[in-house]
Amino acid sequence: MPRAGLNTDRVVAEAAELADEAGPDHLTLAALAARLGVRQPSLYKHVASLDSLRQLIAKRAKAEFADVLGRAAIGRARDDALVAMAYAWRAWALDHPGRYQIGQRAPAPGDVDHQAVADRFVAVMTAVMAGYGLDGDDAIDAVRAFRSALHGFVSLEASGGFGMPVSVDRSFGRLVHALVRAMSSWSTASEPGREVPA
Amino acid sequence: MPRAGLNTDRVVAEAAELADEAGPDHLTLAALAARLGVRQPSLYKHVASLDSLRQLIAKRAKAEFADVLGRAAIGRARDDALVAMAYAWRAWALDHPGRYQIGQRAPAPGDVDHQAVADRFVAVMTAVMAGYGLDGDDAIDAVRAFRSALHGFVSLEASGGFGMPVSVDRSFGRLVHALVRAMSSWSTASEPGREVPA
DNA sequence: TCCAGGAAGCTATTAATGATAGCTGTTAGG
DNA sequence: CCTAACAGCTATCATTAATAGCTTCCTGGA
Repeated sequence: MPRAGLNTDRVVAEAAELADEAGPDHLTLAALAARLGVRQPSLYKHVASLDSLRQLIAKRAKAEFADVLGRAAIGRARDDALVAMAYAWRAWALDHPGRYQIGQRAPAPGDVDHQAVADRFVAVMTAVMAGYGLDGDDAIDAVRAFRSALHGFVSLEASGGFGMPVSVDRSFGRLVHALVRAMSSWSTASEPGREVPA
Repeated sequence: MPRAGLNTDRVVAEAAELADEAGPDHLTLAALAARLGVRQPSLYKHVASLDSLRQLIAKRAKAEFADVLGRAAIGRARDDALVAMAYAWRAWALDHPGRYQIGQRAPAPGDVDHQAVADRFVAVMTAVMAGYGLDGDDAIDAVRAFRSALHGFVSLEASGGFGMPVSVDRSFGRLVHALVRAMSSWSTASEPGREVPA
């Protein structure tokens, strides 16, 4: 019998595909093995456990996603960059719902590879914030707000959380616009008890 | 042998508790039955399936959560109400991580009870938006933005998505402040191609 | 060219879990 | 008091993650 010729990368790639098509809950070793033309226990030659497979998918998804966001921002600055990243974010998440969801998983403590990918992902956004003159803690707060708004919107949308029959595209456009406004005045926008410097 | 005296409500309540303590992935019928002092198949007398149990938890969680948000907003208006709701949101979500996560599940099509609860949840926020003079589609867009930002922040925080060693409390404060500013100018804040009325 | 060892894939098996069938004892209502 | 509904039980099954141990491929070194 000819050998299937698998390796960890192919297994993870196919698993990500399966997660997108069937949903993360239907990502099962049996289904994955069938898809790869292999028996279920054979997968353990390439992956330590289902949980570690998910971790690998998360790392790969973050890397792909960071690339997509980075490319969207290339050659743009400030509002242009922010808007382009926001739309790229939503498009990628809705196109790859399985990867996106699994990609939310935080790096396991000590997984420096995964941590590096996560850092790169944040760095892409931080670079855009620098265009608004934000750095240090200001930039971190701004990135967190940006991530929160987009991740929240996209995950609510994907899970069917927006029940009202009102255009979700339009709502997203207004959210993005609000983000643009917020970032434009982020450093001068005091929080309560922390007034703008004189 | 004395009977355990269960009913669907108690089962669902205990399941929600278990989900909070052990995480939604460890919510298992065996664990739940043990906790209730009953054998696993007995649960099927009160619940049709694990999935339907999750659906019931989601409905109950939404109802509790809507109550909490509603109470936070009582006697307040505009910024006060918004800020109070935001902080109540975060506190409840972090206090009840299992319920919160399961509560994101959308009502099953045709589950009018669950749909009613979801509507009430949205209505609480819509009422606060009315204080800003928002109604109709404007209010829906604003509610969606508000939900997105808070849900995104809280779910990233709960899943360990904020890796940087910078105060998450402070970041949340600034997010809330940005939301207040966004809502204050929501109706006059044009989106691209939709200018403010003359 | 050969062959030796590492590794890829397999079969067999186990524990955990969701689910169903069918029995029995409890208990509320007539 | 007694009967019928039903809550909870035992037994069982299918699916799934995981492990053990065997076999066979195939590559690297002599």
